[in-house]
Amino acid sequence: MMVESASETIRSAPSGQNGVGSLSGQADGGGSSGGGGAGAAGTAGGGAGRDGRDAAASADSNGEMSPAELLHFQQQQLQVRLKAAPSEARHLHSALSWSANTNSGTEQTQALQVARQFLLQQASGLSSPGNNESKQSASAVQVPVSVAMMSPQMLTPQQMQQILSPPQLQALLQQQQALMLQQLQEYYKKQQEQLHLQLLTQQQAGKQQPKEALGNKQLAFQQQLLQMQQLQQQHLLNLQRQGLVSLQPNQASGPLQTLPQAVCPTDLPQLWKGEGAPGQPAEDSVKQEGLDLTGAATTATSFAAPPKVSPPLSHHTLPNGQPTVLTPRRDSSSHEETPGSHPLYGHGECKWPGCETLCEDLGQFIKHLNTEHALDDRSTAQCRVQMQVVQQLEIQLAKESERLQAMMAHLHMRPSEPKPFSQPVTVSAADSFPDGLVHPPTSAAAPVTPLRPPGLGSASLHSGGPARRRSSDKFCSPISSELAQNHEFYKNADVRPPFTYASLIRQAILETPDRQLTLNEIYNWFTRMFAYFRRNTATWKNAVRHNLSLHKCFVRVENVKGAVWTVDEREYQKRRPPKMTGSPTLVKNMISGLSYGALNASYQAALAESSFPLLNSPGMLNPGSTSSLLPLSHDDVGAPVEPLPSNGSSSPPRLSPPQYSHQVQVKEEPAEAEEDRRPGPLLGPPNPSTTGPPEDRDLEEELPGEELS
DNA sequence: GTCTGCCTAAACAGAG
DNA sequence: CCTCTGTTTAGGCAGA
Repeated sequence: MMVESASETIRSAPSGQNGVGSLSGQADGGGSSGGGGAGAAGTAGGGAGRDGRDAAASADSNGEMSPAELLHFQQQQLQVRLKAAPSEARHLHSALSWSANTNSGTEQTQALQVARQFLLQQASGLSSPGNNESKQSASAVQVPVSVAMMSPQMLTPQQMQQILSPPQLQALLQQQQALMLQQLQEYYKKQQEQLHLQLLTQQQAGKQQPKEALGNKQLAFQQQLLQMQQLQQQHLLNLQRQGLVSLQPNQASGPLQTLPQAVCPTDLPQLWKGEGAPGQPAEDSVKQEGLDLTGAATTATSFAAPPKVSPPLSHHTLPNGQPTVLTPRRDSSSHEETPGSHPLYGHGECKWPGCETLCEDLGQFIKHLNTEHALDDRSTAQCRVQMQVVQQLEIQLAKESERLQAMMAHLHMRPSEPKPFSQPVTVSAADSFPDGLVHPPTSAAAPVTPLRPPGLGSASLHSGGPARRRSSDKFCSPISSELAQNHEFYKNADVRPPFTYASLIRQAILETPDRQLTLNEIYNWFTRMFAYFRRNTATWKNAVRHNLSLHKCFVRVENVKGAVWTVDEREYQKRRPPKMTGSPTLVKNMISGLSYGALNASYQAALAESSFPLLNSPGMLNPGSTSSLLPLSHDDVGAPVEPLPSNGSSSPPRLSPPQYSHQVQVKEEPAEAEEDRRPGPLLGPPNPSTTGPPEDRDLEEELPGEELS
């Protein structure tokens, strides 16, 4: 699946601007073509949905990876390597099996250590291929020792936990993950270099060989390259998953408590599929894995060399003993990859970057692959480029996964912590953040994700009109953060912002010091902030007016110089659906929505801002960018919205309009100075129950009272 | 199937 | 008369 989603993403990557362009096209259809209207928008949404579904599905499965599954993947990866180094197989496998069976975070940590060590050794062996044998034999000594040292007999998880405090454990895990990541990258680098070397060597040698034989080898090498990419992806994914795993132990009071929560019963059989029963001897599992892989090898190589697969190219004899290329295949096979499929072939066309040649069937495609994408400078260069693309994506994926994990950790905690933000940070709350983030009240928590170029890949956020509504308004999202994050993007890209007109209008009004705007100023704000609204003016302006009139939350105030529009926050919050609890289904949807569209930053931000109280933790968003990109959002975001939330449901604090007009006052005096302090004072009176510090402003805005109830 | 929210389109009226 | 602003109605779509 990784392969597919990656290739999908990549396929659209070369036409990077295309992404935006095509989207704008869709958006246009929705907006400009008068008759199109909603119908066109719907179509566009459908189109996006079709493309996004796969990504959503795959990412969804990632997102919901249970601890056991994570471990399963971890095992999978390692076991593949074990095949190449049988001497170490038992030790590692037993360590992993034990770890998987016990499902203790500490034990997973230990397994991780084993894995890391093993990979380290592999990497060192790779660096000097000629020395492989000796290195491995050396490592064969080391590994068992380390395994023994980490074996449960020596140190039980409980003991480990007693020795190390949760924060320490977290730190340890993070450290290990970072290390492992680093080592893996090193490892892959070397691997790539070596492969490239092979390619060149083979290329030269091939000049004296019959052409078809060369073709086969070329293909095999290309395949190898591709598969290496896949492997790389999967490893990184595994790392991320381990990150999720690592958070589990801290999440519940007891180590064993986590699994039943996270693993749904139907997952369990799957977890061990191809892995042997949990109780099965390690050898059996390995064997089974081997068989499985062998089977996969056939499919993997069959398309690479249709006429005949030359035995020497078997993965066992690959220079580095890297049968790992098969892992992704095996993995993907579980995701409905048909036997006759090819990672570079889909929807009847060649998926080679920038190719898209139509091929009727696989055979034709193979031919095409042989002729058009043979081993030459161009292809290898493309491969390298592709590798870089993949690496970038992986980095991005890693970041997003991290964020997702934090989000999930948050959400999992929710049932037991109804009012996480109105309470002091409890130990359990702190525990729920494996990444060491202290999300609650302060925005000081470092954001997991750095500010990403807003335009990058944001095209995929375009889920069409309907989705846009959902992600913004209904979820009581303040669009401020989203806008702050992707301000530049929306400003330049002709992409429709995923917000309702109402929320946009409100945002426009709230961004001004006076909290009031004339219609024309609203127009200007739209055009200034969104490239999308620089066209189809008739349509959206009409919509703006329509919304202003329609929604009671927009109050028209006669002013000396005309009429201005203000926002009645109470009304605005009122129209929000009161029920938006963190129900599992909802969380699920949110998560899939998150993954939908290649983890777009904007969309994520929108989701992060959604009404999930816990998702709104400063750590999830990007406070830095918020203030930097959109200075106004600092207080305007916080100020007006706060008042309602906490009390809203139980006993709506009936603020009389005059009281409220304090902030929506018609331009009498700017009161700029007061503006800055607004969040505080406003917070107090109407909403005494909100005990959050001023930093909560972002949070508050997203926490309408109904949801806290 | 119904309800609700949202979007778009359009007609209309009043003011400048 | 035209444009802008504001109101209202209607139809369609999608999610709950």
